[in-house]
Amino acid sequence: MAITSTRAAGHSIGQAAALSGVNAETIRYFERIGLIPRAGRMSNGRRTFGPEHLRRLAFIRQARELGFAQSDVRQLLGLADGAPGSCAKVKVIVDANMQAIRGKIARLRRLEEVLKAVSASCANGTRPDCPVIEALMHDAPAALSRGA
Amino acid sequence: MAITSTRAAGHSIGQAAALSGVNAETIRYFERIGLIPRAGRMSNGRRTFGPEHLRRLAFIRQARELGFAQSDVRQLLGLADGAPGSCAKVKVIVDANMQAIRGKIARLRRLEEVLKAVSASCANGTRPDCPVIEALMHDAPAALSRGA
DNA sequence: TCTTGCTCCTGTAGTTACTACAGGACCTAT
DNA sequence: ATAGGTCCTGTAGTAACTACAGGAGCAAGA
Repeated sequence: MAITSTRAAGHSIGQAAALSGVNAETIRYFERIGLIPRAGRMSNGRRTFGPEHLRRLAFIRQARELGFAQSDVRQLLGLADGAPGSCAKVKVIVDANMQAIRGKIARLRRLEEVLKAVSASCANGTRPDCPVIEALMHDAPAALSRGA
Repeated sequence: MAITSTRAAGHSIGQAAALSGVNAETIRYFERIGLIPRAGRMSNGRRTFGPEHLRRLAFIRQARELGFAQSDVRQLLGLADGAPGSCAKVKVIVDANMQAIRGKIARLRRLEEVLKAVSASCANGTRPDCPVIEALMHDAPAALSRGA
């Protein structure tokens, strides 16, 4: 849209990256896939980013760090942009992600137990036959059979 | 190597998939990238899998389920194949993965806390302005700043 | 003025670990 | 003969970026 002069009003992509914590190449990628609107260009073709862009980038980064999938982020942005009173939908997405995270935690805790046992069986690591390899070769770790 | 007759000695890829729990297409992929040795072929070109292949596939599946990266699996298989007395190296890999898993668990627990707070702030989800969106837009969740 | 170095541009390919499909061959049974 | 199932190879798609190639602009120092 707005094509500004070379003396920029907004931030360069490098500045936007530093300010938002999103890698510059990733910002271009987000623009390409439409996760953020197309940034303004200066007369030399370089992007300028205003505060609204920075807020959006920060939002995306936070959401991604919280483990939201890109599709979730897209939905949340859509809800944030348009649809008033869509807070309930937002809560659904957040709660679904919280459930997923709790599931992951439970699963990882089981994995930790298995690995701890396996590492302990290795003891000092001086035995000629490796019990770890043997264990992985033959057993289905009981802790994993449930709820893969 | 061994080209068998049509009446097979070993298992078909479908059977191998069922027995090992590894998808048939994934088995072909593993063969292609050299994670398993090239399976024998029957006179009609179809693969046959013997018990050694099945053990290897089971091993890979277990290790992947335990969160080992493919590169780790490859190393472990190498250690299992050759190098006697390499149990110590195996232990190193296992322990590194255990550390990684513990880190993931800690991180996910922090995420859970943030999401729980965020979801609670949403309460009944009937407010016109969504505090979740606002929170993600503006705040850097303190729990995440450390140890990303 | 030239040169060095930085940032930026577009477009494409690589990454991880698979999964899915296209298009064809073969096998088994009715 | 024909229908359905399994298998083959090879390629392309997935998520979510990251990295690179090849080029252009810009600012500052010698």
